[in-house]
Amino acid sequence: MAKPVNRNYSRTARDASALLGAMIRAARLHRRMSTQELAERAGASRSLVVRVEAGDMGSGIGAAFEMAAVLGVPLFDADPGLVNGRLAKQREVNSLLPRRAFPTSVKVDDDF
Amino acid sequence: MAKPVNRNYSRTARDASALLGAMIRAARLHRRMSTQELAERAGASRSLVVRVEAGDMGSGIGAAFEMAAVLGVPLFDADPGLVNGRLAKQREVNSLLPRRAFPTSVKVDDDF
DNA sequence: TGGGTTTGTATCATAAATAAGTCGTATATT
DNA sequence: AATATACGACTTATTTATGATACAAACCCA
Repeated sequence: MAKPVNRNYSRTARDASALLGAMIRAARLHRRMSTQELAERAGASRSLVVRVEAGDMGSGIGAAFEMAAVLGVPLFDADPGLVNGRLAKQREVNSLLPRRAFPTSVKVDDDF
Repeated sequence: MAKPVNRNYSRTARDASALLGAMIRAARLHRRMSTQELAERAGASRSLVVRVEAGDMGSGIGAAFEMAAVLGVPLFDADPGLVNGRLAKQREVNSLLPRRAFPTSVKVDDDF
C-alpha cells in the first residue's frame, strides 16, 4: 500500500484496541478455548489471534470483530443480537443528516 | 501476506463494522467536517475514511478507532475518557484468569 | 516433579490494504 | 437556477498485514 500518512495513534484509540483484545482474551480463556481453536472458528491464523489479543492496531476490523462475535463479546450493546437493531436505528438517523459537509457561513460549533 | 484462511464474516461482525462506520459518519457530518478533514486529523487518507464509513471489514482497527476517537464517537462506554478505566479493570480481571486454556477433564460448558 | 500443551516471539513470502490521484455526479448554498 | 464543493468509485504503486512455520519458555494437570 502507499505509506500511511500518520501512524501516531491517540491514547483513546490505543486503549480501545487494547481493551478489545483484553476482552477477547478473557472470553476465550473463560471458555477454555485455545488460540488455535479460536483461530479456526474465526477463520484466521493463530498468529493473528495472538496479535489481536495483544491489542495490535494494525489488525483488520473484520478479523477482530469476528473473533469477538465467535466468543460473544459485546461490541456496542450488551447483547450481540442488539447490534443489528442499533445499526438500523443509526441508519435512520443518518438518512436525516445532510449527505455532505459543506462549509457554512454560519458557524456551527455544536460541541460544548 | 499469506492468503487469508477464511473471510466469511458472521452477521454480527458485519453489523458491528457497519454500525461503527455509520456512527463515524454521523459524528463527522454533525460536526460539518469533510472526509478530507477527518482524514488529515486521523492521519489517514480520504479513501480510507470513505471505506471505513462504508463498514469495510478490511480496514485496520487503528485507523477506524482513531477516526472514532477524533470525532468523540463512544467505542465501548459512553464517554471516551472511560475507555482507559475499563481497560485497567479488564486487565485486572485477566490477571486472575488462567493464562492457558488447557483441556480439562471436567467439562466446563458454561453458557446456558 | 514430570510431561504434554499452550503460548509468545521471530521470520519470511506473498496477498491485501493503503495513499494518492482523477473523474463524474450529487448536493448544499447563494 | 447557477455554482462551487464534497462525495464515491476507480486505478495504480507501494507498503503493510497475514498465514505459515519453528522455537523456547511458561504453564497446567496428573
